[in-house]
Amino acid sequence: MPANETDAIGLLVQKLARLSPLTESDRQAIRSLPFIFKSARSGQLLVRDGDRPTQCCVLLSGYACRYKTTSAGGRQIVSFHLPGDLLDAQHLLLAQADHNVQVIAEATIAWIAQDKLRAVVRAHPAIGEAIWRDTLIEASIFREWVLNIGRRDARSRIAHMLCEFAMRHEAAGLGSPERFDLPMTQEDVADATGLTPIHVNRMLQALSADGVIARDKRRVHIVNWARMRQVADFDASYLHEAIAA
Amino acid sequence: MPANETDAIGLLVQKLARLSPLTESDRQAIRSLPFIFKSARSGQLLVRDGDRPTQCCVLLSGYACRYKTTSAGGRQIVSFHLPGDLLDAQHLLLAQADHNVQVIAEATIAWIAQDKLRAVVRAHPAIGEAIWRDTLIEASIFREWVLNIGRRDARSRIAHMLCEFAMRHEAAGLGSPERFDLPMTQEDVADATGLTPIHVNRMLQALSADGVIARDKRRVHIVNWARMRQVADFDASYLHEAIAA
DNA sequence: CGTAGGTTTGACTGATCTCAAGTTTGGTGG
DNA sequence: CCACCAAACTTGAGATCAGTCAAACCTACG
Repeated sequence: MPANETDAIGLLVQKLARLSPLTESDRQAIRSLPFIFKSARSGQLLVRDGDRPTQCCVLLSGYACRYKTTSAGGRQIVSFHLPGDLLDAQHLLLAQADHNVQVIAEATIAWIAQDKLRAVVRAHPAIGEAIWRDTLIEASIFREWVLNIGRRDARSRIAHMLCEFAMRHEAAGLGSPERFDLPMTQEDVADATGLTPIHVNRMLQALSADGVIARDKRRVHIVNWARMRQVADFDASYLHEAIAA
Repeated sequence: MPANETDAIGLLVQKLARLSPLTESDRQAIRSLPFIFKSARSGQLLVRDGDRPTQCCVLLSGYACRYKTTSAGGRQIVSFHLPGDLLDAQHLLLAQADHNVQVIAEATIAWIAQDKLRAVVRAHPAIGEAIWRDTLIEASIFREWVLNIGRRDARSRIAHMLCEFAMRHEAAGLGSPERFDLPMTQEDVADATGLTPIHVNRMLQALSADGVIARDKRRVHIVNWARMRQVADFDASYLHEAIAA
């Protein structure tokens, strides 16, 4: 977790500033929003399918995911979230939640009333543009996931998910993309890739056996990036981070 | 195709007005944009993966889809589009296209320079809000597709796709959701559901055999909506049309 | 220590894919 | 109006990737 709450909001300001140039006045407007900080346990639901949220939440530390379920009980994770991510910007404009947002590793959340955030967006169009762009990049990631689940085999799917996590891990300032701890269980990976946990386990072993990755507990080391990109059929342009440079 | 170009733009105004209340001044601003109208053949690409579009296109009649491909050549359709749909609002804020947009049935397209549209959005925030909301609903549909492809079996997947098409068909004012002509081939359905065309064919036959739908060429009649919803595990709330009422 | 959640292994099953023909449809030109 | 052609659709048989079921093994934590 960031050293303190001021640093934590700095993370959000940084992220938005990478999405759209923000003036000092824009930045100050975000910093002076009356955020409320709360910690959340793994498993806690931040948004529930069908809810009509009145607060908007930002992930400051830890990890979260969005998921939907079939009526038969199948669970599909549709995205993972890292520190700095806006967790439900969409509810500024859509009344009802169509999915759940859940913490998957001990997290710190900043909550802000939608009204307050909307007022700031109205007064500072550059902030609105940054948030809009963020939601568009999320949509791009969803499209890539549709491709990933629809048209790649199990091994590639998992490799692709790991590549995405690695790149976003780095972009979030959490360290090198080559080594990271996965915050989610293999069952979560299965729910994100449309597979069963058993098959995820076997494919992770296969990736290790091929010398593409090395694992120790949930720590992943991408041993051979070139092979990994190839196996995963990974091209980062869908993350639209050129803007972020 | 709409009777004339004024009617056609009326379609867009109507759609945006359903997404966000528009004043007469807002509506007039859209109507007076210098659209250029073109017809397009089935197969024509409107946006190419990697492009940096400078024009924004609106589908006035006919049908289109978005798709991505794997490096191995696999094709995954990530969405279908009906008359009235904005086809690349996202490029108002993202420089580079991450997917292709293709016409799938004889279409009419209205083109407008991004700069002109951006200027109108800046002067009329309600229009920007409508477009933003539209992009958020698209994102919601992508999430549902991830669930559909990741966690439903072939029969449900196809049924779900048909339900979505039926509902959007009605919402676009093209007639009853119970009977419609599919504009796409079974191969397109396969590319949208992550299946092979052969299996799509068999599942369509199975749905017919079960008396859930009836088919004649590409015309689909949903004989039993209750069963269809059940088979498809379909709940329309992800389309966020409550707003549209 | 004991326990629950997570991971790993093995044997078997089955949904979906692949390959390889046919058949029907819709459009085109004579 | 008919003949032809390409594209789309349909059918069948065999192969395979991933799922299911069942059990054992970790390992973190109380």
